[in-house]
Amino acid sequence: MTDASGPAGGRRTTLADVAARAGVSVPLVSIVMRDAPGASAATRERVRRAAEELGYRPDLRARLLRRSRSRLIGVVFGVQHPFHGDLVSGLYTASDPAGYELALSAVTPGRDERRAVASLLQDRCEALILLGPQLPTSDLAELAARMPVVVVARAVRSRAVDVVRTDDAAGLHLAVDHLVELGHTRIAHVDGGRAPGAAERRRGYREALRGHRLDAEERVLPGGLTEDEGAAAARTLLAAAPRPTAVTVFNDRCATGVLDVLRRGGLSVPRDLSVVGFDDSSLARLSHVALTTVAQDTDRLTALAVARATARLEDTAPASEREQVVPPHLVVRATTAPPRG
Amino acid sequence: MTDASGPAGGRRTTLADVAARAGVSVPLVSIVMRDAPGASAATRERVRRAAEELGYRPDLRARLLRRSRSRLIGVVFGVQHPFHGDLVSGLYTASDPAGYELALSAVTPGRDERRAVASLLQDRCEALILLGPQLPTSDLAELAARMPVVVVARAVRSRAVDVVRTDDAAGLHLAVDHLVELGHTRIAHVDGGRAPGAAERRRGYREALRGHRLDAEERVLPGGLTEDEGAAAARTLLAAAPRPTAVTVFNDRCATGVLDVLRRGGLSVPRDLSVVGFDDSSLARLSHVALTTVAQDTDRLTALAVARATARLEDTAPASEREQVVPPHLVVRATTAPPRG
DNA sequence: CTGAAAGCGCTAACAT
DNA sequence: ATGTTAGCGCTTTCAG
Repeated sequence: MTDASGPAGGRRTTLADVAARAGVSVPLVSIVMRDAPGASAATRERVRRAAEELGYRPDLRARLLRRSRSRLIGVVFGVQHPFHGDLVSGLYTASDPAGYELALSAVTPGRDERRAVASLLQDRCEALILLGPQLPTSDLAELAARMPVVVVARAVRSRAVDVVRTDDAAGLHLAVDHLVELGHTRIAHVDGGRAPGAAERRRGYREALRGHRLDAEERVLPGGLTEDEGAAAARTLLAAAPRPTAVTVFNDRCATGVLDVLRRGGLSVPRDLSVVGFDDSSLARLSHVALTTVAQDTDRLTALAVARATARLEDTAPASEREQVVPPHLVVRATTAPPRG
Repeated sequence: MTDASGPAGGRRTTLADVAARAGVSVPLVSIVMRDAPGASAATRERVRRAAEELGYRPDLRARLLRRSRSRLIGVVFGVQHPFHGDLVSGLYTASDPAGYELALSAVTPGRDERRAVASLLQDRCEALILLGPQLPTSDLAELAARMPVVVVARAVRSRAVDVVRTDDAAGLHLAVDHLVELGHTRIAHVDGGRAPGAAERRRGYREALRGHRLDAEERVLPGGLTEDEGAAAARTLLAAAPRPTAVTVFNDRCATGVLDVLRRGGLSVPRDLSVVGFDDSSLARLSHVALTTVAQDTDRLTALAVARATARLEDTAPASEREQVVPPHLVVRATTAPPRG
């Protein structure tokens, strides 16, 4: 148990209190607390116990103020987006061994990216990792002039910022190749509109069809990021004649909407129509959904993002490529099968 | 445009730099930057321009170190949980006008609540808001001895911590009353197990049935928080004889799984079976899902949580009730209808 | 191995 | 209205 007999007057416990209790100087306590070299084993033990007894907690802010470096990486993420949740998890695990702390700043309906970034700047972050930012390229470039900026899951033209993203086009090649191998020829694509990655995925779909000499079958349906937009696309699909036998969809959420409407329309998936999603989100993994999908390698994306940020900060490595593209892989589940007949 | 001619050597711009440029003393600049009284309009203008030209940003950490108060509220949330996203949004909007900053700390598969809390303590948060924490009550009480702790969306026995939560039992009363009004008598409940709120909702379901003299029809099926668990419960439901004509479900995610399996099992919702969810999450609002559900008032929950935390910090108000319970309301959509026949 | 002194960037208390 | 002094809690010299 920790003991309440700390400093008087409800003040918080400081290094000085620990030093007094252990009968040593303040800097020595600092050394012990940081596991830095320069203290005898006996002293270490004594200081440790004193700190324990007082329930001492180091003050990160004071520590950072004194240190030249803050070892703090700011992360801007969308609180609504489930995929960002996966990325944040990965960022924590990647930053920890690298010796960096994360400062999270959320984008919400009432708090735009600019505010999210501004608060991180005040916190003295040394670098910024932005997840799927919508900020204009010019703003990103301006930021990047001030500090290392790594954009995850969005392509950016500017030379100034680092980018780590999935090879979206390759993802659609995987999906289309899989369907063609199963024997499909009439393969449609439900598009993501202006969403990050949508243009690449659309391009991948087109390229892949051409690669299989199926140019004539190209069919891109307007869609979006959400279930509702998928549902709308599925209605178009139901009405189409001849109907495609397979469809690749911008993401899993949208694919879920597609599945729902198809089945309610009386079609059997995958018997009548095969469906491939994108993201391998938790949605896709649900046993009763069992969606075949293109998986993004979130662990790798986040490891690279942190590695890039820290490399910039520590001036190691000649910064290889400005843009790092991570290959996705296909997860085959139960929504794809050979076409009927 | 900001000008790069700040301090030499890539150091960051400080108050001293601004003071030098404006030809005034450091504290005066501080006064101007904080909009504190004690500077002439002319000086203000001059200092403002100097700061602007140098691209000066105040250092929050230094500021907080110097101030006795940090005006920082720590928030622990689950990065996986969509509902927490809504709550975080609300917390930002509530804390801003109160003059408090938020420090976010995520719980992820690789980062438990203890670590999340520890990092916030180091950040010198003055109070903690925990969203649906799984931490044992004893830990919560120990924390609460140290600083104000507000638990949101979970009932806690300990007298030490403040609680703000939805009246879960009342929510199930609303759901059951609605179904009874439609004419249902065989109403089952898919349970949430040990999830926060599950016990209350189960109790509300039981009370409501008894209120309608339907004790004999009581039927609680094991479920959980996820679609998969709902799917499993639905399979039990399909096999039951006589089959209930309506079912209340622990939350919307779980209800989605229920819906999916019911429909694939050949039942029509709501013709053959009515379904009511809980949370009014974005899932429920999807046009093709259109789930009747019990909505939690997130704005009110978050406003109360912040109000409670700040009241504790500022010693205002005699802390009214330790537990504040917010009434939910029913959102009727397309998954409920009178029973057949 | 240990202690004394200085200072990170800022703000509060006192002077003027 | 403005400047001077001191110190938040910590780490980094530099002496001993």
